[in-house]
Amino acid sequence: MDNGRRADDGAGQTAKRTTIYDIAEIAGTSPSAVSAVLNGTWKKRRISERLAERITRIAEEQGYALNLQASVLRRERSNIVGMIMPKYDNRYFGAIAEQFEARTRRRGLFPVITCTQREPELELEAARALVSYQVDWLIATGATDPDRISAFCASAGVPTFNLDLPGSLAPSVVSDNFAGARDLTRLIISRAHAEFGRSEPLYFIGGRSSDHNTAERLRGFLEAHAEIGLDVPADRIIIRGYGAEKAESTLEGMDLPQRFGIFVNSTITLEGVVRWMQRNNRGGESGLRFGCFDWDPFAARLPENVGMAEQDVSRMLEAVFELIDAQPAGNVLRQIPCILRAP
Amino acid sequence: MDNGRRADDGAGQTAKRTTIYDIAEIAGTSPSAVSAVLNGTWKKRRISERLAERITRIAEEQGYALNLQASVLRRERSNIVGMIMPKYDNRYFGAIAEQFEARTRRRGLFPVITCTQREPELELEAARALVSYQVDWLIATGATDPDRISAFCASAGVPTFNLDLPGSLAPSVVSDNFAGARDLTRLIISRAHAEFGRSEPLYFIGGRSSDHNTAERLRGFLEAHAEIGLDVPADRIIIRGYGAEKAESTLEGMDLPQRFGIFVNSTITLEGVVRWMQRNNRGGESGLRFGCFDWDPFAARLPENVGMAEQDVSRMLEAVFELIDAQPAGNVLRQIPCILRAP
DNA sequence: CTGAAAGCGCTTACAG
DNA sequence: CTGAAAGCGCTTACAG
Repeated sequence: MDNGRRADDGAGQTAKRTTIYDIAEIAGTSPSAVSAVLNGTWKKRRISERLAERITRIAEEQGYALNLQASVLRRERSNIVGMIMPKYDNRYFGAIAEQFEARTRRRGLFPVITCTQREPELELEAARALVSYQVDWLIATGATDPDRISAFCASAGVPTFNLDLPGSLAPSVVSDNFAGARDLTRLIISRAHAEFGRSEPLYFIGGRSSDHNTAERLRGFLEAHAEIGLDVPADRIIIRGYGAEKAESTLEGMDLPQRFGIFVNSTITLEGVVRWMQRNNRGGESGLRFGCFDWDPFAARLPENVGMAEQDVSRMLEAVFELIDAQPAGNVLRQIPCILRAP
Repeated sequence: MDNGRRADDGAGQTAKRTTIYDIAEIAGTSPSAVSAVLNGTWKKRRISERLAERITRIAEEQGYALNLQASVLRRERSNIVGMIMPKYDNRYFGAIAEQFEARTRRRGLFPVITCTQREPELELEAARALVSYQVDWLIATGATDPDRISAFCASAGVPTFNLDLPGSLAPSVVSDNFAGARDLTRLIISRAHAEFGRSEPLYFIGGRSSDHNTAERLRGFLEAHAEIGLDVPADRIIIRGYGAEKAESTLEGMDLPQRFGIFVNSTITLEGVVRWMQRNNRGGESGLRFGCFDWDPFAARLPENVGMAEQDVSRMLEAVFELIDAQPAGNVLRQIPCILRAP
């Protein structure tokens, strides 16, 4: 026999964690009764109020904490909702993480989030880890290869949902990227016109050509130009990833007019644009004007900013949980309108 | 007998998850052998390379995923590192979350983060949940009541570490808030002097009077004033929480000079300051100048910004993991210098 | 109103 | 080189 879980309690002693057996012994009852009282099924078992109270009190005194590993192992369901996301440190994904946690808790479920740096290999590894945690559902947010995740999870019996980027093997919730980008483009064009005195095609920077959102946003961007009879030269469309460094170095190598309007595809890309602008002194009164897909409270106040398309995180998450409840067959796609924010 | 874990695989069939027993049966060997091969202890057990390969192949074919709940239940250690944090959606905490995950993974451990909205009750509930997950260590980041968390975890034999805000019952890693604030204050004073043509005491806004970081930063703020013989009137020190709304409404109710310098204690508070500034048209050439404790790439580019004190997240996390390795007795306090960023 | 017992899926000391 | 067996801490159908 081995020792079971032991740990140093910081004072040098060895502490064994309290179990329902310990409590049962102290209370002079059975582990079954303790379990039922502690997990709230005791009314169904018609355990006396007196005993229930005594058990609860002892559990508190002993600093009892349920062993979830044991509990989940035994039960049919874990009540854990897993989420995979690319990054934490921008406002869009940060808000998703925070609201996902709050919403999950409100339903009495447990959130577990894991962040995968937009790397497909890490994504699958993370999915595997979450399946090992026995998550009951998995939400893949902004996944590079959502279908691979869905396929893997399906084979383990775990239903998946896509958020931010859609997939073809599971229900998806995404922003209405087309309309959001079209409206934002219209705004940038009109503001640039007002300031520069003429309507020129905008630049488009950021995103991945393989990714659905970038394609849709580009479509909206082109639509807004077509509406007013503007053609966009191919060299004004710069789609080489979301990263800030890439955006900065690309702009650095280009021959750009003194004044121009630019559609920036994500605040991550915007960081690079702003650095370039600052370094080359291309901002201010007589410099460029930008609009950005995604909202950030400080970027919104930059003098060169003419508008931002905020994704409606709250409604997006609401839609995801509706899908979890509805368990729709096949690959439903729900599109949520963006909120256009002009200064 | 009950059914064991079953789940709908999305196609309407019922799927039972593959276990080591299934694999053992297919491979014509024992569950022990499968377990040993799959968790890498098989060389020690001198299992034949041939069998190991066969088992690995079958596991892959069957889409086997380890049941971590069962594994952790049986083992002495979970290898899970838990982290509690107040919020995700600002750059400082976002960076902590992201780097914590990456570092934890690099060590072959599993990160679990949970976000508690700076509410003491949620913090303890979260600690309880993480203990239930059988975390081997718990890091309390920016906790309102770190000692309560440490005491609770100690009784369950889980060692804790404090990050960002210190506690008295566990080792702590915090920024050198005093020096960071003093240097930032010096910078704001000198920039305000250069622009306004005179040296006036700055305003200080944001934070909690009960919190160690706010106290230290205020001390640095006052020190920088004292150095040059400036007294700060009490009504220039506004410490009523970190929240943006509160900051905005407080400024709204004050009688403020046209031009002034302000020390903003966190980017969260800065959001409120910037909103107030914009709404009342108090920014720009002839308006206020601010410096902010905490860094944000867009806030750094606002024209009214004169500098930011960036907390060195990377070194802070490095220090936390050093403490985890060293297991120091008592309540060590490690202070990490900030990085002063001037535009 | 309550308890004994089986079993969730692993790991590992032990015996060959 | 390999397997049988015990046990981690729970939950729950079953039997009183």
